Amino acid sequence: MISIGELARRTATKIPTIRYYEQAGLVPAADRTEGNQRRYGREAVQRLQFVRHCRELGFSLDDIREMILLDADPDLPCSAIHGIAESQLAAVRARISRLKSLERELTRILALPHDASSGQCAVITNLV
Amino acid sequence: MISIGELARRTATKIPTIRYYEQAGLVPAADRTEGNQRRYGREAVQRLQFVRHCRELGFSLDDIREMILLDADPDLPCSAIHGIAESQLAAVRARISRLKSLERELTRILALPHDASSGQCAVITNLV
DNA sequence: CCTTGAACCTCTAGTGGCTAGAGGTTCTAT
DNA sequence: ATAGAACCTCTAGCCACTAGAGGTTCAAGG
Repeated sequence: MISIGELARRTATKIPTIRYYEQAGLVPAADRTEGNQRRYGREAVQRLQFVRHCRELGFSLDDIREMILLDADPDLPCSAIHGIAESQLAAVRARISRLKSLERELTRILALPHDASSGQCAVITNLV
Repeated sequence: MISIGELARRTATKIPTIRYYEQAGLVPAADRTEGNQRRYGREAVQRLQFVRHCRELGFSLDDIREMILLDADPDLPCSAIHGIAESQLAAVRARISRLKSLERELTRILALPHDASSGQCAVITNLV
């Protein structure tokens, strides 16, 4: 049984974030000591790692909640989880292509020669 | 002189967003009719378009405020504006490369064969 | 000139995903 | 026994909007 501080260290998560996840139902409510402090077991570390990894991959808390629910039901469709992951992949790809066009435009604007005569910044005039 | 609704239409911006920008100092406070309704001129359309375009490019409201200030000062360094744009470009590139690695991982996980025997979803087990 | 109803006004509160701080309690090591 | 590190709850703040309540004003048609 470890404290919240230790759990935070092991999962590279800030303490308030852990409490927030508990309150949001992404992590089960921890056992408590007599003095009301949280104590965590092995499973808690795994679950939190799962949540963190999903977050890194860009899943929303809602997505993660849904995956946990689906996973908890052993009879239930892996295909549903697949679906979530697939739509996440699509979203990631969409974001990439959007960012790439931003990159192109910013690069173009920054490459423009500085027009000292007009006194106007090329970056500004090209952004309007 | 056009109404806020017309301005919203012309710039593809929601009305509350325009009021929010005004309150946030990104757009000058509009003239008012006797009945206290906002009326906008030609410049307002341009300014709002500039703000919207910057937002599309991912600049923060703070960045935009700063660019507007810098632009308003004619003696002042275009180089400062350049700097903002450059750091924005760097941020965009960082986001792209992060998203690409997410894309790779999601693709990998989704390509895994479905293990019907274990009853466990490959997506879940690979996310832990 | 009067009425209708679309468009406007302000103000408050909610979104997501945390993060920070105040003010107080408990644990642990000496 | 005591110091101080770590914990507790609760509230409020961050960004960039968005939604809704409840009330006012505008513009067009009769």
